[in-house]
Amino acid sequence: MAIKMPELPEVQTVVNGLKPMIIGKKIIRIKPIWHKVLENFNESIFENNPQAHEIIDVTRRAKFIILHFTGKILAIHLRMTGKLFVTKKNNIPIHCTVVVFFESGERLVFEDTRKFGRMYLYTDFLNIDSRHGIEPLDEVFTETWLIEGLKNRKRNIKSLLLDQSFISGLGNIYVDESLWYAGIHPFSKSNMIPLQNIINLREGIILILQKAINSRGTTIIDFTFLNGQSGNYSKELKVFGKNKKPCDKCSDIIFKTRVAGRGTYVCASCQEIFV
DNA sequence: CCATGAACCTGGTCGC
DNA sequence: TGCGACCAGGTTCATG
Repeated sequence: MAIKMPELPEVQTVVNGLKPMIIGKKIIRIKPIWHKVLENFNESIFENNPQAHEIIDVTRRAKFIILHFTGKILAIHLRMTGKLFVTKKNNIPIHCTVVVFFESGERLVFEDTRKFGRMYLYTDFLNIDSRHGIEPLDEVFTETWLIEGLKNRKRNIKSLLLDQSFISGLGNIYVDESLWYAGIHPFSKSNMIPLQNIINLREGIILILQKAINSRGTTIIDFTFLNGQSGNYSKELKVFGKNKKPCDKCSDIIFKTRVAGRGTYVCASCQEIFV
């Protein structure tokens, strides 16, 4: 039931799991436990108005989980350690930052050890949509789009791929995995990467994300979620977290370094530096 | 435009 | 066993 880890596949997994559980339910109250969790609204908006707060859809945009009402959306960002689960129990677990109460008696609990996660209320989906870049699993994420995008910037490639206003949904794990797939060293500059590597990068991003979604993400805690199934993609990782281990392709030793302020895993034999 | 580092938080791990 | 240093899959903001 509780899910951890928030890149695109994990957020999509949460959305897929949440959908059948909360669509059609009406919110009667939102109770913040951590005072900063509601970023841009007050819980009083949700008091005494369940008819206006029936959840009509649950979707994902970038790394946001979005609950749709008529004329309103509630956007949830898990950040580093956020987890969501639906329960009928009335205890408030440790590290819970907010509880959403449904008319049915069930609750949506937001657990978040580091307290970075937030909820946002908007009247318009465009508000979130316009601040984020292309969805990598959307058909408009074409070779041409990526070629142009990389050419038009002179940026460290890892930093660019992590930039949510460029491509939305990628995080530290899947960027490292995608760069390894495409044979691109994370030290590379976006405008210096050869055509074939860019084509491979796009292919890698799509394949890896799709496979990770099919595996229900890299990590999921708590087996009671999604009928007891758990995330499996950690078994498929090729470089991330593989410090001092042999590379799958060439058996050279993978090492850990730091790029764009993030821990970064590289096979120096398979991944070429383009600068 | 781009890179870097700090800030927001808590807990796990590693070395001594 | 204890303790400090460092790290963590995210994002934003200030600074050079």
